[in-house]
Amino acid sequence: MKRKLTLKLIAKELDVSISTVSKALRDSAEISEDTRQKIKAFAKLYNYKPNNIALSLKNRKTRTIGIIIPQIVHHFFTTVIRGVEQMAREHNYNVIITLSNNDFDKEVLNMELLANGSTDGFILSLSKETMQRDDFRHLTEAIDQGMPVVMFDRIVDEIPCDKVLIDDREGAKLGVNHLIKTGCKKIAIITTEDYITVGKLRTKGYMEALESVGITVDKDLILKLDAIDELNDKAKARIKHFLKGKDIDGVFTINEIFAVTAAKYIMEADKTIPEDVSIVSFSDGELSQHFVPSLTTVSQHGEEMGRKAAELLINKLERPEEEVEQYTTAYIDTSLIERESTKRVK
Amino acid sequence: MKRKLTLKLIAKELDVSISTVSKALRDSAEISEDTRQKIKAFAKLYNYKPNNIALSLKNRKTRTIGIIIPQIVHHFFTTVIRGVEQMAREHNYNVIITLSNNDFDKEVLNMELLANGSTDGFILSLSKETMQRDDFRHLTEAIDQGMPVVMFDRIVDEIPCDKVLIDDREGAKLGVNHLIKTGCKKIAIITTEDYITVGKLRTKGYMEALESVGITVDKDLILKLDAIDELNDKAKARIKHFLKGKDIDGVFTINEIFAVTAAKYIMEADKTIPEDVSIVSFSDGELSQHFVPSLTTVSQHGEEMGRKAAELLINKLERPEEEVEQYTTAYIDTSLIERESTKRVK
DNA sequence: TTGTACGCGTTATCAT
DNA sequence: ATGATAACGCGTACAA
Repeated sequence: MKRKLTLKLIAKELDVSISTVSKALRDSAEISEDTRQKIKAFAKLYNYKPNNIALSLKNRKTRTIGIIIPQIVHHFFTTVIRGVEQMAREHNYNVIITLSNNDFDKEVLNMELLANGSTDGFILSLSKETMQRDDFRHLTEAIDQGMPVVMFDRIVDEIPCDKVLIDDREGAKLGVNHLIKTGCKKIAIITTEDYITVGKLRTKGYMEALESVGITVDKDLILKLDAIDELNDKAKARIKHFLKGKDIDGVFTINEIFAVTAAKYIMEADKTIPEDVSIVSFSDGELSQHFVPSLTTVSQHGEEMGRKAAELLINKLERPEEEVEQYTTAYIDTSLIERESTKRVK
Repeated sequence: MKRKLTLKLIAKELDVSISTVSKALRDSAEISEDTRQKIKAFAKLYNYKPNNIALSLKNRKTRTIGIIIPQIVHHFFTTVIRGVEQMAREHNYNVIITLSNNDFDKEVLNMELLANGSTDGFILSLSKETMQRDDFRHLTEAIDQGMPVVMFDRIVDEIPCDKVLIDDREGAKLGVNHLIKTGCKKIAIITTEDYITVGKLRTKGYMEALESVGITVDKDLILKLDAIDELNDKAKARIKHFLKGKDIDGVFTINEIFAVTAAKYIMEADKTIPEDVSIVSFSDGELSQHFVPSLTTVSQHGEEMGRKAAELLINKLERPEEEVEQYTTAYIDTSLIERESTKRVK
């Protein structure tokens, strides 16, 4: 492997001092037009690029934002990343991403990687396992060390940091209200166990929406799965069993995977969507768009979340050190995207 | 923002020298049991972690692998990442990801970010725009500077570096042969323009499979789109138009999106899958799995590709400097995953 | 106009 | 057993 070009090498080659080279390349007026041209030509020819590592060490800044997310397949996370990258670029920051694969140890490892010099701060959504274990030491440690952290989507209230959320309860209401408005009377929900915050809040929204129009919540119409992002066979079986022979005309699910799986079993039972059963899903993504029939969703506006998260982080990074700590929680609106799965008014 | 704990700070606090602290923390026998304990206790209490940036600068190694990919939504890329991460972890490397969003400028930017110190080498799949522009200076520059590079999936032959590929031609044959075997006689293909290597090769495999059983290739059954990863309205319209009233009994597509879109229009035309038309798609992902009917796919074994790519890269990184340059191209097998869209033998 | 010295955080080598 | 020093690559205040 060849060695990368450094100021030192250029200096030796052109028989000047290192600082002369440095100044010349930064167009310092101190250096004579002559040598400056000479040095710049040489640097260009051999494609000199300053070493970021050295710069980071010197400046004690990396101008890099880290993102830690559980799973990247999700269209939602992709849009969040895009939002972060937009805002980062506007402020001259770089972005790097690591995945936790919903694995606690991996999340801790990644945080340490990013916290020990590679980034100035990070934006993260907790892994499923982390929320399950209720162990947030890696987070508090990072924060104690002065790493600015912004949490989004899957957050935990107790951690003192900026947060970007959607109003899950309102979003769920939006979705369930739409089912009600299109004539559904017996609406089931497929959600997660309560330790997943988003599941808990969306379940709450579902119940409130029903109650607000005088429908009493029927526990038999609530399925709480111990899964998110991915469905194992057991979870699939539970969905199938849950739907079997149930007298329902609407299903609300807290994510796409639950929705398409439910849709599949509903169609297998020779019911049609939306004529017999309407479906609304939280989280807008590729599955919902391309499914036949396409699914009505509550969209989370990931790009905006990403932009907001990056904005909060950059604010923290660039404010003067002495300023008092204070944390903000920003809410991003949800909106309903109507598609075929709710087209029929019953 | 608080300052991170450094050796210097510990040294000052405990009134010893920096090097004593460093040695104590690394369990050097030189340091007396007494002071060693004292220092370690202090470090642990205040959660000292060495600064990676400083280590990288000193060692001129980051032990970090960079991944640059066009789009992360793809299930395929996620599996590749997983493979890379597995292998990296086994060899004590970290992994950092950046996205090009199929944008040339972004790809260049990301390469520069990763090439200037943050990583020891990288693994990349080219963006659509890069292949279109046929401009690979950013790649050759990085390689010239001694950055080991491994390309996978969307590669370009001329660049001197390790490559990991699937045999696209063979994969396409696998898929098309399966259609033939299940009785299809009039098989269409939806593919990309030839500047996308994978599209070109898969088209070739399609043609060879047909010819090998004596079916003459009908140009009217070939649709070449100027899109990949994402479908704009124009591309959708072209698919719709292409399928309209065509007398076909099988469709092969080079990715999932094309497949589900085609499936949708086929069903809209009141044909059933697989009874009237069978479908096989390249690239196994969530869409194929969850679509109704689920789609038979040619799976790319992304995880294995990722593992192989990481292995090649790490080999390069750890071999002695003097060794002669030589590049390998590894091929990863494809395999057929049968699902409902080809269940019926015609 | 150019060069020297220092510091960012770390470790390895060489004193003491 | 402990400490001083140099080096990784860079930029800048200061000296010449």
